Amino acid sequence: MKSVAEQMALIERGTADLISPEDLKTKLERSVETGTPLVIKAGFDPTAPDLHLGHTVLLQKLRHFQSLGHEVNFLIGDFTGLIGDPTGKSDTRPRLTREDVERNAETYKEQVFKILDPDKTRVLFNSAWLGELSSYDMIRLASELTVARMLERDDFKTRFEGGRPISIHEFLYPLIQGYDSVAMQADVELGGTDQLFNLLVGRDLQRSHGQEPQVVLTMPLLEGLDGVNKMSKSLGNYIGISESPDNIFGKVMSVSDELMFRYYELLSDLGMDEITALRQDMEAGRVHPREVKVRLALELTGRFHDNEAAEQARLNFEQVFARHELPDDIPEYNAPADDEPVWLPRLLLDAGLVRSTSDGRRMIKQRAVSVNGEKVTDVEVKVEARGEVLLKVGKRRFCRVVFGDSSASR
RNA sequence: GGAGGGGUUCCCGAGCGGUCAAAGGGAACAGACUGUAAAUCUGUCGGCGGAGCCUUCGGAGGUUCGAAUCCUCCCCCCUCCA
Repeated sequence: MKSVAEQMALIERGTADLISPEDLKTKLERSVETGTPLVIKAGFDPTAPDLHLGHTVLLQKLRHFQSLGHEVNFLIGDFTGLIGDPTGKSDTRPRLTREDVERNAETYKEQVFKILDPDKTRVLFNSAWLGELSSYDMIRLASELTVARMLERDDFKTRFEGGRPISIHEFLYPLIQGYDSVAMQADVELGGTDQLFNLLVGRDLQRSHGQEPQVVLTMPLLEGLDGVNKMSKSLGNYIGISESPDNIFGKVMSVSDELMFRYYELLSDLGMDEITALRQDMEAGRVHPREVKVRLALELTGRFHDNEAAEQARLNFEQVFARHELPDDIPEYNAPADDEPVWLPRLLLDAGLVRSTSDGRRMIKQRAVSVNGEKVTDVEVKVEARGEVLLKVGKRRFCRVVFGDSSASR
């Protein structure tokens, strides 16, 4: 087992809040002395099984704990999912059925174990103890926290002050989540920064139940590919962990240099000292930034696939973008052969490379279109509707149009 | 319940009877330069086989030769008073 100081350093890396470092130190010291691992808790909503890199920031931190020999508990909030966490949104989330929850849990495991060590991870469901609570228990639990305390939570406060509704049951959510910590006797709970309040409630409740309060650790929200907004699916600035190696690799490569180091810090397995060294080498001109980025892209692609796939993705990437050659797998589009040549903008539209013929026309005017490797500048160009034609729009949109038997596709 | 303000093309935001497919900014896309980085410069940014036509300015009607702009009703948001 590593020393307390070493453990602290790894745990603190990249965190947004850590409450409190002293408590953590105390717990770690005892853990080292007695050889007992700490109980680490992280709760997950059973609704969103499609993970992207942003979600993995937290998982990565859990993995740190695993590497230090602590006990990671992956808590699926199946009971709380029935209530719907009010966080951020003013609408309550849709309720899930038992079957939904179970199906989502499976998908979760599948994705999560790309990062966490399945042998060292306990998967729990909070319905196990919450389902046992009586009304009496609930009310007693509710007496442990005041309304004033609840209203400290940011979104409750703004809603309250803005005169917008807050349902009573929404107050129960932090309470119940906090009770999970009591039931699990958690030593540390992790969450996103938006979870800070809920996690702190856990401390309050543990205290009033005579337990030592858990250490609260929040991880920042990862910036998306644009480097500005948080990574989210709805903004389209994300890297999904189930995406193809080429996509993951390519998306990482498109990230800005500044953001690259942010990703290194929050996502890479490299030690902070190595990362700092990389940065210094880069700034001193000893290493090309591109190489530093390739290294990150390889690591992340390898994590969600494997090293060979990552290496192949790198080769593909260099082929297409560095040497401007054609990728190996170009999407094909089957079109009916015809004696009449096809108007190019129409063909681009049919092949799905542009949004409309007007768009296609624009692309041609902007010298973005090539047919069989030759730039086209004339909007009126027509293409023989026979054999195969290779279309390219911009740097990355390719399509091989295969003109086939007209009876086949009509 | 009373009094005001507002809803414009992906977003913000001008326009307040014709010259408006609608200023400006952002995003996005393309081109140049590169390292699919940043910054910068240039261009595009409703649809239709270009001139012309068609569909857009919360919704439905109406006035007018002509409406994003005026009128009526409706829906939704915000601010203040009670």
